Amino acid sequence: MKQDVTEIIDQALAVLGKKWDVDNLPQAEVEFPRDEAMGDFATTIAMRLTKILKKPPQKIAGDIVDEINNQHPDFFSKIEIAGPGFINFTFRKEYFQNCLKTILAEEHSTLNTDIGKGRKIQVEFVSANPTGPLHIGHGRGAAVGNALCNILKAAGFDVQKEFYINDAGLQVKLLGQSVHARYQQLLDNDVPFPEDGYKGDYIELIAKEINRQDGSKYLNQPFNECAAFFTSYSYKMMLTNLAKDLKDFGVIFDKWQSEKELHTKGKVQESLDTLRSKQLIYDEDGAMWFKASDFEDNKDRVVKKQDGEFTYFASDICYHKDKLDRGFDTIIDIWGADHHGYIPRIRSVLEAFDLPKDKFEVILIQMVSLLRNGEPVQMSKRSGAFVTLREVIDEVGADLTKFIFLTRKADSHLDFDLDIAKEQSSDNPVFYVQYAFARISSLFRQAVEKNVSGVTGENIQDADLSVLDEDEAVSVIKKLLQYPVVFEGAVQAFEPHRITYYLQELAGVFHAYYHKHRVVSDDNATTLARLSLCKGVKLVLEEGLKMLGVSAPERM
RNA sequence: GCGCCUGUAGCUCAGUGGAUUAGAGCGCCGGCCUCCGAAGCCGGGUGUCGGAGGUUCAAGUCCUCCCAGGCGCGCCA
Repeated sequence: MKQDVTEIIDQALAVLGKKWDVDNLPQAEVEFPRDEAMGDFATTIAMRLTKILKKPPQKIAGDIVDEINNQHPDFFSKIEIAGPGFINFTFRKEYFQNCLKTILAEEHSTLNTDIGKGRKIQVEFVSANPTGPLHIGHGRGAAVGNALCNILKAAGFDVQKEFYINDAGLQVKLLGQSVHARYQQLLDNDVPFPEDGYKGDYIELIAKEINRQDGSKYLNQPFNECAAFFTSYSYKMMLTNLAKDLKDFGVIFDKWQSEKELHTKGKVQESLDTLRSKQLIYDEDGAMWFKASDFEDNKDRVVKKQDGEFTYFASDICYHKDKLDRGFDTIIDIWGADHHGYIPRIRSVLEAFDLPKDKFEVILIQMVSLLRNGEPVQMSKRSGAFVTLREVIDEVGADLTKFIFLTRKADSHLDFDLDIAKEQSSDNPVFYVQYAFARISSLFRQAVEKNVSGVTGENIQDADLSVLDEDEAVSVIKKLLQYPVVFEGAVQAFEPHRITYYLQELAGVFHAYYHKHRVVSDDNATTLARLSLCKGVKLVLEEGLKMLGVSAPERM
């Protein structure tokens, strides 16, 4: 639909451009008018041309309209010039009926635009430390990342979903030490618990599991003698649980990249050597530094500490270089907003390697404040007092949780009140959308049950769509035709939440149509036409929900 | 102190490269099931778009300053 208008305007401009003796006319932008009464599409091209042509916009608009009417008489039912120089287009009803026919014939293929053209794109998200269960903030990252990958894939990108495992460094060691202490305590060896150790119940569960498997094998062994075992056993068990939680949330990664592996394969050292050869690494105060301040960062950063250990940043230097070396056209990192200060650091790294930093994108996910009855729930992994993603899913459901996360843009704060989510659960936007889908499924079951001629399963034969000329029907078709436009915008802006809003609107116009017009009736021709409309709605609802990673139930 | 994000209806939030009269859901009030699913529909909105300047024919949208909230500013990750 959008394409049709754009092409027609461009054709008119091509002719007028010669008449006006101007080349390089700007591309005509089309948009949906705010008010449906103004028309189906509008363009501001006439106003944009006033500076170039030095003529009043209404005059230019008049020329454009005349040319369009000349080239395509009777294509539109109405073209109006309004306000300061808008051109408002209104299609004929037959146009919409034909568009619906196309959607039904081509199904999902007509909904997505090939924007990616096979380009490789990688999205790294969640990447939670394997030192504790996933919390609600990880859930938000998972929902957004997953939906983003879904739309990118649908838009023709070759997408890889990656989870970066922080299995090196102090935090996992601390995890191992915490488990070690609990293990000793379990066997009545009362060793002190590490000061900043992880205190959650899961620590004890891991300790018990080790005890179950190996008995008292490590009793009275100091941590530094069995650190490797406790650390590696603990984070691996955490990772297994993490992957399971994510899977139950509907998120499956293509690749799990180990930080530790970057070290053992010597890649970290290699990256630092390269930087040193460029004189971007220096030693000072017994530590090793990267000259980040030569680039976008405001100060230099330590890559190797005085104690000889690499920092997290050292592996991140290597990791981001490695990602681009793997041949991705774009790499997207999804981070918690509290890591935003890290962006200039990574951009500096890419610059230091002469890598194109515009291939690196960061999507920041703002904090989620978990509330219960309006009261904030404290979230601290180390104290062990937090609500896990698993608990939230069990309490309010995965579909609902994902949908809520996807109803606002990533970069805005979000209050997630468990009680409100549950209270509203019968009156919730996600059910509103799913209900429309289930309702249509029910209509088809109805039609089959009543042996409506021309309907088998959900296939409809030879429907004459000209009866779909009610205002509500036209509104529904128009809304269907907006999907590709919304989709394209969501892909280009990396904003899956736009789909969420769209689906609510689509469900809304459908419910309104349903109440006004009886679908399955004694009039066979009308039944077939209306079922066709429903089928179109169902296809788009299904597609949109799939993008969000939310289920589309046939019955509720 | 410096940096990033946010500030739109009572509440939670949309608002796509500036543009025709600023929207939705919830809540609240009133209607609608002898009829395909009432998890639904219909009707009811007087908003300093945080504030002040600026750019523009045109600003919720762009620029500057200020105010409020959140988050960063580690040889933690």
